[in-house]
Parts: sequence; C-alpha cells; structure tokens
Amino acid sequence: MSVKKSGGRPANEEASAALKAAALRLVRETGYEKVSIAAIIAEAGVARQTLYNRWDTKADLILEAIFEATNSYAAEPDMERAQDYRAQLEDFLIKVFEHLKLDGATIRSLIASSQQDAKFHASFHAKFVLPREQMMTLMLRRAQDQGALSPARNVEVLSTMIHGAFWYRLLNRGVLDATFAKEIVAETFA
Amino acid sequence: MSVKKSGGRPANEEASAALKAAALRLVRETGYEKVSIAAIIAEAGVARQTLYNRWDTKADLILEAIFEATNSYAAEPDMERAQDYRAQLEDFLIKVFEHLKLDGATIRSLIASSQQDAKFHASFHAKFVLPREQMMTLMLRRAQDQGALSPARNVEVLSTMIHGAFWYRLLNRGVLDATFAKEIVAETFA
DNA sequence: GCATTTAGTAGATCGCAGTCTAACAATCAA
DNA sequence: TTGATTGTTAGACTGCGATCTACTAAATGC
Repeated sequence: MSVKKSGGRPANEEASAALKAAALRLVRETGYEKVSIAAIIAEAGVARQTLYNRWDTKADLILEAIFEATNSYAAEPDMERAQDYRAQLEDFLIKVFEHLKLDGATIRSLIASSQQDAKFHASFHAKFVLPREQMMTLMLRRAQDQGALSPARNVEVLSTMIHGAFWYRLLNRGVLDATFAKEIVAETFA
Repeated sequence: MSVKKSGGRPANEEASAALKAAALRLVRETGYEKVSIAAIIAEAGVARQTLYNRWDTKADLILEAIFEATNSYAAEPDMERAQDYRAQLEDFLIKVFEHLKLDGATIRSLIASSQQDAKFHASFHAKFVLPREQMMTLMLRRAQDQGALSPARNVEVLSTMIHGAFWYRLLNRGVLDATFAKEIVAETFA
C-alpha cells in the first residue's frame, strides 16, 4: 500500500475519470491498436504526463477502463440453478461469451499486450485471468462433490481445458456462441 | 501465384538466408521483443529494404525462420503406436511441449503479433495453427473409429479443448511438461 | 548497345508508445 | 509567509517498426 506522505497537490480525480471514459469510448469505437495515446489525451483534455502518472502503459489504462465498465467481470454463476450443474456451467459460459461480443476484440489485444510486457502480464493475470479460472474450478469441484462429475476427474485440468477452449477460439477469431457453450458442457460431462 | 515476368535483377538468395539465420539466432538469444530490425539487418549485412522486399513484418520473417528451423513443426504422431491411442496422444503432446522449450517464448510473441495484424494472423493460422489442430482432430477421430473413444464425443470440440489447454498454459506461462500431457490424456479419455 | 525491369543500398521520414524537462499550481507544515 | 512536496502542462526527445526516395546494380529482349 502506498502511503501518502503529506502535502503536495492532490491528484485530479476528474482527469482519471476523463481518461478512462475517453479510452473506453475510443477503444470500443475504433479498436485497441488504432487508438493512440495522443487521441486519448486529446479527448480527455489532459496532458500526456498525467496519463503516465496514473498508468504505466496504454494496456494498463484500457484494462482498468474495461474492468470498471463491466464490473460483472467474472460473472457469478447462477446460484438458483445450483442443483443442475450442467445448466449452471452452460449459463456461465454463455454469459462470458455474451460479454465478449462487446469487448472481445479489446480483450484479445490485452492478451497480446500481456505477452510483451511482464509487469502488465502480472496485473492482467491477477485481475482478469485468475478469478475466472478459480470460479470455473470452483463450479466443477461443487459438481464433483455432488456426484455430477466423477471423483476421478482432475478439475484443475478440466478447468484449464474449458478455459483454454474459449481462449483458443477467441484468439483464433472463432465463433463463441451458445452452441459452443453447449458443446463444451457436453464434452465436460461426457 | 506471382508469375515472374522476365528480366530484372534476380533476388539474392543469400540475403534471405542471412536474414533468417540472423533473425533466428538473435531471437533465440535475446528474445523477440528485444530484437530490433536494425540489429537483424546489421547482423545479416543487408539493407533494410531488402528485408521488407521479402517479408511484410518482423513477425513474418521470424515465423518463417522458426518454421524452417523446426521443419517438424507439426510433429507427426507416432504410427508404431497406432494401436494405443492414449500413448499416441501423450507422445504427441510431449513432443509438442518439448519443442516449446526452445521456441515457446517466440511462439508466444508470434501469437501476440497475430492479434495485432490481420494479414499476419491469416498466415500464422494457415501455417502454424491449422495443421496442428487438424492433426489432433485426426488422431482423435481414429481413436473414435477404433472404439477407444465413445462415438458420442465431438472430436472437433475435444481437439479445441486439448489445444486450448496448452495455449492457455503457454500464454499464461504455466508449466508444459510430461505430467500435464498425461493429465490432458487422462481427462480426454475419462 | 540500349531500353526495360526488378533488386539492393543508404538514409530520410513517419507514426506512435513511452520518457524527460522545465515551468507552474495546489496542498501541508513550520 | 515560506519551503517542501506532489500534480499538471506543454512540448521536446528517444527508440523502433515500417515506408519512402533516389540512386546504383544485375538480369532480359530487341
């Protein structure tokens, strides 16, 4: 935790908000690669250094902007369907895919950026990747505890395979729809 | 197919070879991001434009260099084990993982590059991704034909899940070893 | 030979992420 | 009020991938 010493000009919170709003709007409108820092600061009406005072890279800013805009970032599984594990997993996947319709292209770019910068990879992984993976593992483990999944199955590996399947489709620009969700569920519980 | 008209100075094949060799050496030594075009052409002793006459981007050059160096790019499954489908799949995965020990970091960077450039994505997908995916699907289909895998399973989806699992681990810098290969096989044939 | 065509060379130029500088502004503590 | 501290601004600068320019070099066909 960074401790505020005392004194000093307070950071302008409006600037942060304006930067995130500008970044989000431009990225959704124009695409991650085509949006320049110059365009973002112009739209936000703020100096370049002000952006870099708050975020280390373009990727960091946009991750936070996307993250805040979709605060249901790791959609909770539907607990009303806690009995039917297949339906619960299917709903979960459909929700994730639904979200990707809006921000999938940006997420792809963030995954790409995370490959080129170790620091960004760490924060992206912690904020984005791990929570979803853990949620998946948890769902599978519950299914297993309730006997819907054989106790012999390795839920971590299964979780990696399910998660990997849609990363693979996302990165290869394949179709992510309800049919694919159903197919994954079918193979998981086969 | 580009048809050679006639006449004109012939392309210097040594330049291509020198560029690929320089690129491969520098990338394996220094890492994809840290290698600059300037360094590659200096090492190859060739003008900048000569590189861009042959490849559109840094990613294209390095893809081809890696590709040629490891001509077993989509390791053929071991046909002597054609009876034991589990062992065959396991061997295949272990071979792929083995190759990634040398070039995994570069492949990660190429996957990242492919997210930022549609043209490069197409060639990377055609040369690298599709062949492996098809090989995997083929292996699973044969296993299915021989009764080692239930006819109810969807081999394309299963292939995506297996493939996805190691993309996911690769991109998230997880461990890709023989244990993981065994775990994937166990879940596939579970 | 000579025109034509295609390659190679050297280096300038562009676009963009990210860093640096120097002046100015807002806060706290003494 | 004054000094220390931290934030903001405008703009120069750096590094790098990629493009462009002008010139030179090696092949072909007439």
